[in-house]
Amino acid sequence: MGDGAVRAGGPVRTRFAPSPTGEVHIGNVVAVLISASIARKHGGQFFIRLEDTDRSRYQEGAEGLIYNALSWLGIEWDEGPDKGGPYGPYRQSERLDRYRAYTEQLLASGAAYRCWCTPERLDQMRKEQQARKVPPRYDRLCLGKSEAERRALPGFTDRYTVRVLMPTEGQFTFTDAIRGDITFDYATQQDHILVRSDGFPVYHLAAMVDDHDMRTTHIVRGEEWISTTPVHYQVFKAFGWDVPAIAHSPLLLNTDRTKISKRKHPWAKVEWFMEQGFLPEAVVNYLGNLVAFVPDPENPDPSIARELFGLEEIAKHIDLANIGPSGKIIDIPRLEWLNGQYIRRLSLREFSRRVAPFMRDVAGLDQGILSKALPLEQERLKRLSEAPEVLGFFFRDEQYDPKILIPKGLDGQKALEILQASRDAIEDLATEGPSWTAEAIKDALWPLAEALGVKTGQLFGAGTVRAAVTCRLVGPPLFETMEALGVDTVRRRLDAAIERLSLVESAR
RNA sequence: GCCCCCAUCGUCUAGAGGCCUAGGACGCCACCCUUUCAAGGUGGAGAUCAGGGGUUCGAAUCCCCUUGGGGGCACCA
Repeated sequence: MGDGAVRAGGPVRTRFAPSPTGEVHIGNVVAVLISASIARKHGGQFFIRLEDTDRSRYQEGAEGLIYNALSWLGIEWDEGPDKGGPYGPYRQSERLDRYRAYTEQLLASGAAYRCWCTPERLDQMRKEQQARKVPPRYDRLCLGKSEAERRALPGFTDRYTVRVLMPTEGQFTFTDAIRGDITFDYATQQDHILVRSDGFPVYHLAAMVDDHDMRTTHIVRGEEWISTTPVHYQVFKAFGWDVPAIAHSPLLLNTDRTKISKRKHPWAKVEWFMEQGFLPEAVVNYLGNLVAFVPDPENPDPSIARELFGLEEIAKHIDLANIGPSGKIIDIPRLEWLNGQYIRRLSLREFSRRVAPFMRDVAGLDQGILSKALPLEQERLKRLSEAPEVLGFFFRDEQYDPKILIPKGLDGQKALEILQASRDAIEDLATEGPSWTAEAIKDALWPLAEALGVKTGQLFGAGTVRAAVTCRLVGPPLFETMEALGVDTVRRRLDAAIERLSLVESAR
């Protein structure tokens, strides 16, 4: 219910029809999520079709990026160029003969006509219309003329295009499955080009023909398509076909409410989210929040939302009529929060597997240390990409200002005293034998607080031992960290700290 | 300029005429827990439902206008 008019009989069929021009825009993922979820909700099919009729924009490898993005997100497709299906081929470049036949049909019925105008003439016409502040539209110079008749007039080329004949009067209304009725005056519409002069169809023809042939029941696409919907309906009408339900999904916006563009904004690409160490679960959950409301099953109050959910819940609760049509500002802090939630829920094994790609270039990486360090950092990460920076000190000594060795409320001399006492305790522990465990380290260091008359916070918090051992002020729990680092590194770093701090102190 | 879409806390969202002195989440603030940082727990600030008119006994919810934001105006999708 609420998902628009579904054609009688036949399964619900939705699709993702991207143009293979590069990376996948995150805004497309919203439409994909809606499409795939609607199909799943109704037990139908979701398929991929490549809109590759513009050879000049085609990019090698883009097809793989599309499959990769969907796979990463965990969205499965039933049919596509890669796996075939009953309505293939699923690449428009392989369907050219069909478009040709359909074009002939349109030409024969008079629903479309040839246009021999040069691009220059069209360009000039547009400029004049803009200057006169009237809606730019084709003046129909070629309508009803034979090639010979048209040739006699200026701005002629024999490489013709094909235009759809639009009504010129009255209004056009269609029901958007998300937004409701949308109305246009035909007077503001123009005869769009359906077939380019190189014989290739444009989206307006190819996509509609394919959606009919492939039995698409719901066309879900971005808001930027609203204004060309009258053309698309006209194409369906010209063939006498039923029109699928059409839904225009909300746009994703930057913080300043402008449209996210692949050129200017790195986060426009799905690939950016991968590189930044966002889990696909978090991305799906975040975007899912924009297209479906999932109530908390634990809570009797239906207005309380469930925060963590996946594809299954989205499919269960999605309803086109209830999708908010307004543009959505992308809220990275919320995504990060979700990401943290999912990172913490990963098994250690899975967590290790997922951070591994981010750790590749870490200098001095040691698998033994890493396996001990990872569990300490898992609950602290918002993005997997933070791992190399946050774990860096485990694998190499880092430069730091000796001032960080002095904790709040104490002076350099006291800090030196603490470090020396800790160093001695560590030495004792090391000579005792094979007891280098967090527990043993704690037992050895803990009594020092009382003995030295300082708080445990001053001893193990920001400063002294922590700073010496990790070269930083913040990090995971100290004793576990020391265990992971190993006794040699701890000794070496304590020695270095003592030496440096003494130098500073004696210089005063 | 023309056409179209949109409008509830900073952000996402619940709300389909009375249950709303508007609920939740992120973020923010405070406190608790605590060896730092997180995580977790508790509490708080934060929205005269963009503004103005209607309709109605009653409007965040319906209608109109204004304002603001966005999208489109290609032989790209």
